[in-house]
Parts: sequence; structure tokens; C-alpha cells
Amino acid sequence: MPGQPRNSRTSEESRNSRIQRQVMQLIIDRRLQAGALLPTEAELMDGLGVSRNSVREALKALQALDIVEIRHGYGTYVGQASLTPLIDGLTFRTLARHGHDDSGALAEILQVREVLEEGLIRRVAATVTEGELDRLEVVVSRMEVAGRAGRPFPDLDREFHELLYASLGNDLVPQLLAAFWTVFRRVNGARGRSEDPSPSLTARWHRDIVTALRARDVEGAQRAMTVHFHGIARRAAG
Amino acid sequence: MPGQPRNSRTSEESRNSRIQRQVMQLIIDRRLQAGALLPTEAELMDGLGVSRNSVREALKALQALDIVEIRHGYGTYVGQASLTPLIDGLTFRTLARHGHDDSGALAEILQVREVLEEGLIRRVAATVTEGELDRLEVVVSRMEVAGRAGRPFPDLDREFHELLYASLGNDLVPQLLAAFWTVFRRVNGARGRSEDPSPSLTARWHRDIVTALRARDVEGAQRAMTVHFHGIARRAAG
DNA sequence: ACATATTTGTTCGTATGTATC
DNA sequence: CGATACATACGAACAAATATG
Repeated sequence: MPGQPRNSRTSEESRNSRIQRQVMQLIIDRRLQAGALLPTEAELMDGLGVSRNSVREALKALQALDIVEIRHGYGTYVGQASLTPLIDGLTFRTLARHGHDDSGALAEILQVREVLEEGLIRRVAATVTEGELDRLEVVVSRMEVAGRAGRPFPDLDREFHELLYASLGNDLVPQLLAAFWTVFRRVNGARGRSEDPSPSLTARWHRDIVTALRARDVEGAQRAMTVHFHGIARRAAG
Repeated sequence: MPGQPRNSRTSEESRNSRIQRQVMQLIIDRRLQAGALLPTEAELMDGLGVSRNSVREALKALQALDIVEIRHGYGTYVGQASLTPLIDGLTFRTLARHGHDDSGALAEILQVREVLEEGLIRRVAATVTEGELDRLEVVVSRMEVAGRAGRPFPDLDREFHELLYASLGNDLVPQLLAAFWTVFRRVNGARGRSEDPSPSLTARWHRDIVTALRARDVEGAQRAMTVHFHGIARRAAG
């Protein structure tokens, strides 16, 4: 039976996480932006007074968080700090926790997406420009073409929702939604569920959203979004 | 000038990420739950046909994602797959991208929280039980005590919002909100901003939320939540 | 096209710290 | 207390990828 970790001396941080912290601090202190070149492993060894293996283990951990990006034979760069770790974590968590037959975890993700998008669509209705609506309509038209042919259109779906929230000027929003979207799709795919049983119906949901936005009908837009999500949920539950 | 990575042979996965994937697959395939003991490094070496260092680097990466948990001298366990990586990533991203003086990144996080909680509170109003309301009221009372003494109460605040969404039965929701909350607090703290300039006001916002919920006043609850967030935003902008 | 320097990737050996029995 | 099993850490060497001349 494992007890709590010993930790004899007080506030002793593990070597590895200390190095991770130091590298992050180095990036912040030197104002390094994404894509900037980091010190080499050898320089970090000297600067931090640890072995190469320790440096490498810390860098691997930071790479998993997309805080650094390592290129074989060239160097280590400051990473994008994207939400990739969230995608990986949520995907794993969903597959590992509920085995291979439960859909409860997917429903949780879907509920978060639904709440977010229902709230966001109201704000979008106030800020979206005619130009953005035109671009959205182009995407919807392509959805309808695919839908009539019975072809699913995951990329168009993703593009639609990304375009939709561009006018908010909040970079976190589209990344977060894209993360949830990706997890949903990955887990659904890993369970062998069909991609989109009725593309034409999905296309119409999106058409309804644009129509309501064009009319600056806040309530209607939110209602259309709700319908959209209830449609997804019904499929996922089956 | 660095170009794009070579990647001569198509679909070549790096060794390290392959090992990571294999370990995750092992957990899923064996139906290992959080806290379960994983094979030792030596066993993984044999099983995957790679050296100890490669195994260790992969495990460190998985540890950063909270997919495994490594205990010195004892063994490696399946992790909680919490949202810790999201917290770390968002904190770093906020501090690194906007330097030390901008509050735009904090505003983005706050907007996501606001949209989420405004949407969630409406659902809570329909599902929350009297017992849960009682517990919420206890927390609020303690807030008011602290508020009258001028003491900030970050832990009570966190507990309130966690309790609030418990009735939804969606485990992801409180974890996600807690993650945003932690990032906000950490970044705000790293910038030397005062914790909560007027605790008594904060306490009243929470009181108003409970009062509206008790009356099953959906609109009022959402309005109270909006007021709460606008208050936070006003402070963060200063 | 070739050689070379630089940088990361991988492996091995060894020693040390930590928990269990 | 010792014995055992395990993770942690360091150092050295070679392999592979990349850039430069």
C-alpha cells in the first residue's frame, strides 16, 4: 500500500520540475516570442549546472506542453503554447476513464461546447460584420453542396465555427472550441461511429444560424445554435 | 534562416512520441484506472525495445500531461489526467505573450469564464437542490464574515463556484472553471495586483446569486452572475 | 556534390536516493 | 538494521539530422 511521498526536507522541489521552471522563466525574462531560438542543451547544462539527461527530460516535458519545440539537428525553439496538451489530455481521459462503450464523457464535452457557443453567438450577433457574414455564407453553400451529395464535411464545419467567433477578437475562444471539437471527433472516430449520418441536415442547421445572424436576430441565432447542438447530441447518444 | 522541417520519409513519427503513444495505449488496453501501477522502466524498456533514457523522456512528457505520475523510488502510476497542463500552458502563454504589463490576455480568459458561467447558471437554476443551496449559503455567510473584516477569501470563492456546478453532474465543468480561475489568480498575482480590493462587495455578489437561485429566478441568477463578472473585469482592467 | 561543424537523438555504465520488507 | 527493488542522476560515447562552406 503506497503512502504519501516522504519529502523529508521541507519545500524540496524535484530537480526536473525546477529545471522546467527555470527554462520557462528564461523565456519570460528574455522576452522570447514563439519561434525564437533557445540556448542549446549544452548551454543549458552549463547555465543550470545539471547533466544533459536532466536538461533533455525537462525539455521533453516542456515540449509536451507545447512550450518549447525541438528540431532534431538544429535547435530548440520557443513553442506556440497552443491547447494541444488539452486536446491530448481530454482525449486520453475520455478513452481511459469510460472504456470503449460509454458516451457520458463525450456528452460532458458537448455540454461545455453548447453552453459556450450559445453564449458566444449572442455576442457575435452584435459584433459580426456583413463581410464576415458573406464569408460564412460561402462556407455554408459549400456545406450544402457536400450535403446534397451525401458527403460529410468536417473541415467546413470546423472552418464555420472558427470564422464565426473571429469577430470577438478573443484568440482563446476559437482555440478552445477547436480543441473540444477535435477531441469529440477523435473519440467518436476511435469508437467507430459514423462521421455524420446526415450531412444535409447539418448543413441546414448552419444555414439557419447565418440567416438569423443576418437578420440580427439574437434569440433566433441562439435558438438555431441550440437546435444544432441537440442534433449532435442525439447522434452521439445513439 | 530555418526552413520547414525536412521529414523526408512520409508519415515518420518521432521515436519519443511513438513511445508516449504506446504507453497511453497500454493504459487504455489494460483498462488501468487512475492510481494503478504501471510497468517499471525496465519492463517498458524490454517491452518496447528502447533504452532507459528514451523510456524516461517519454514518461516525463506524459507526466507533464498528468497522464502518468512518477514517485521516486517506488514506481510509476496512472495519473489523474487533470487539467493541470491547461493551467500551466495558459499561465505561461499569458505571461510570455504579453510581457508583464498587458491585461488583454486576462480579459480573454475572463470572457470565456463569464460566458460559461452565465450559461451554466441557467441550467443550475433548474437542477440545484435545496440542500445544495443550503451549503452554498454557508459558504456565502463565511464570505460575508471575511468581507466585513476586509479579508479576501480566494478559497471560499473557489469553493462556491465548485459547489455551484456540482448538481450538473458534469465533471469537466468544475475542473475547467477551476483551471481558468487558477490561471487568472496566478497571473494577477505575478503582476503584483492586489488580491481583492473590496471583499465585502464580492461577498454581496455571491449572496445575490444564491438569493436568485433560491427564488428559482433564472433571469435574476444570470443577471447576478453578469454583475459579478463585470465587477471582476473592472478590477482587472485597472 | 562533398566535407565539416553544430545540434539533437539514443544508448550504455555507474552511482545515488528512496521506499518496502 | 540490512537486503532488495525501484526511480533519479550523471557522464561519456556514438548515431542521426541539419546547416554552412
